[in-house]
Amino acid sequence: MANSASGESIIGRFVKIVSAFDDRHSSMSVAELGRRTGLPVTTTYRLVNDLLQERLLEREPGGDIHIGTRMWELGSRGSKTLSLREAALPFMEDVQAVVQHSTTLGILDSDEVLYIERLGSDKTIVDITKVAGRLPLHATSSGLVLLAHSPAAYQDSFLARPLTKFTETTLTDPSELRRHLAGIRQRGFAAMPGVIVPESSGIAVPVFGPDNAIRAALSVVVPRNEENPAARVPVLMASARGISRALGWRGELKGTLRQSH
Amino acid sequence: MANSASGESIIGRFVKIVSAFDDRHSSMSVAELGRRTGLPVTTTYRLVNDLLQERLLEREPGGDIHIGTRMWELGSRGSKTLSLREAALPFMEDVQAVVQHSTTLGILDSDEVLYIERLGSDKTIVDITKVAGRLPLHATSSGLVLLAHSPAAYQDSFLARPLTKFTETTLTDPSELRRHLAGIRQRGFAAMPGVIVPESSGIAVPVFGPDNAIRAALSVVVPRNEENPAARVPVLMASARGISRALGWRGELKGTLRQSH
DNA sequence: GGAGGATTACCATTGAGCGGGAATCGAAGG
DNA sequence: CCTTCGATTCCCGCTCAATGGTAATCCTCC
Repeated sequence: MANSASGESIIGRFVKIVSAFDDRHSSMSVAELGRRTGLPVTTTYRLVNDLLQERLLEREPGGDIHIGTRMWELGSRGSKTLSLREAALPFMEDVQAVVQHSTTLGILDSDEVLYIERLGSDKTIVDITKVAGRLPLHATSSGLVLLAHSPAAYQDSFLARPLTKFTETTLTDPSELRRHLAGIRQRGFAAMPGVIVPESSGIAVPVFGPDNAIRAALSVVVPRNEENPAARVPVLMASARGISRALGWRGELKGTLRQSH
Repeated sequence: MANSASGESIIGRFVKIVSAFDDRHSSMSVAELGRRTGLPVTTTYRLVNDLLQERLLEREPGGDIHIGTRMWELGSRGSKTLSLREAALPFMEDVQAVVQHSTTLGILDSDEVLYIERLGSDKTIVDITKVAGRLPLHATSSGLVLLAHSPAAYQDSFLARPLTKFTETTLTDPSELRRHLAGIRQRGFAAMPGVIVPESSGIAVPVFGPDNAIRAALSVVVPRNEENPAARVPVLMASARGISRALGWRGELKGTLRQSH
């Protein structure tokens, strides 16, 4: 749908370009950018110049390109993500203060967990979650909580796909997962020992919005060898309810159970 | 530089559209978006549909449009803003815990202060700073600190412009401001009583990068009637040095003084 | 000084973007 | 039920901005 031979719009190419940057590749030359995106050389240079003009990209002294401050600003200003984050942050700080390990807030986006916020730069424990990072739903405690409280139709479509097995403990069988999700709804939290990284476990609880639909998952990552991980649950639950209430939630837990498939 | 009658590229129009959203107008109908941006009706609809396809915008049940999660993700992933924020957050939490009023981190961007992070949802005090929000350099303590440690050439060009007077205490005279900036460099902090909002004062200190250039301003907003605002300075300074060190700064204060005009 | 890469300059081709206009949908009100 | 009035979608011919090859230029680094 564009003048391009490959048939993609400028917006599509724009997304391709910006997507080429992540925390492992936060800046690169225009030529490399062209290679990573697969766009024709000349086109890449032209497009990058347009983006530099609007400050969506920025050029650093060396000549390399990185995501511009403007891009961050536009993505944050008036975004729902930011307001959710702001409602949650004070509660997350409390959790962080008590649990002493990294605390994260994740939402369901495009069949993955997207981490909105993360507190605790504690390096002593393996934690691969990053702000604006993504992880698969079925292999994280946050993801399982989000999935467990999603509409049944969505769960069905998700479970119908082939699921990657990351470690020995990753559940991939649909019916087994369904049972597990039911348990998560009943207990009110998900605890996953080493689903992606064997050394650490995640514990997650749901955050609800005014419509009683799940909005996010609050979780902590603790060392796997910890004596009693479930002891973390009450703190998490209390904080999650606080966040929910800050979002306008007035419902009760039974309201959430109604949503089980 | 596009097929458009007005001569703007798609990227330019994209920015126009996204800029139409802010915290006061976080969602609107496509028609209203067209009005706000001044774009032709048909064009707005076509462009919005492209953006919806890429999930840079999202449509809510009512039909209104808002900034998409994808946009936030792309703006955050691999952005310098995010890494600065992450380095600063733990220190900001400490400040917040001690000072008990809102703590902000701002950078210099396009001749304004752009607030990167803000802690403390304390409603008892008037504070107009918002995350991803902007305020003029000469009317905020953060802005004055950023300006004071900027290259002399930049200060000159900035002070050459006409400056808006927000309250009685806002400095707008160039030579007066220059004197004030020198004082800020000497004392190491800026204290501004009610420069934009009369009821509150801001206190800000500089954060430096490895090259000894200023990178950000750390500040707190306190009630104006507070007995001794300067008492807040030591905490701020210590934290700012902590952030600077986390960014790779190894320099000494004299290094910063050398930069005075 | 020259090999290899990154970047810029040039330019003929063409279809994606453009935007006016009309039709359709939908809610509010009489 | 009918009528506004606004939002949204459909239609369609025009045209120039975007495209992407090739070639020249600018860098480093060895």
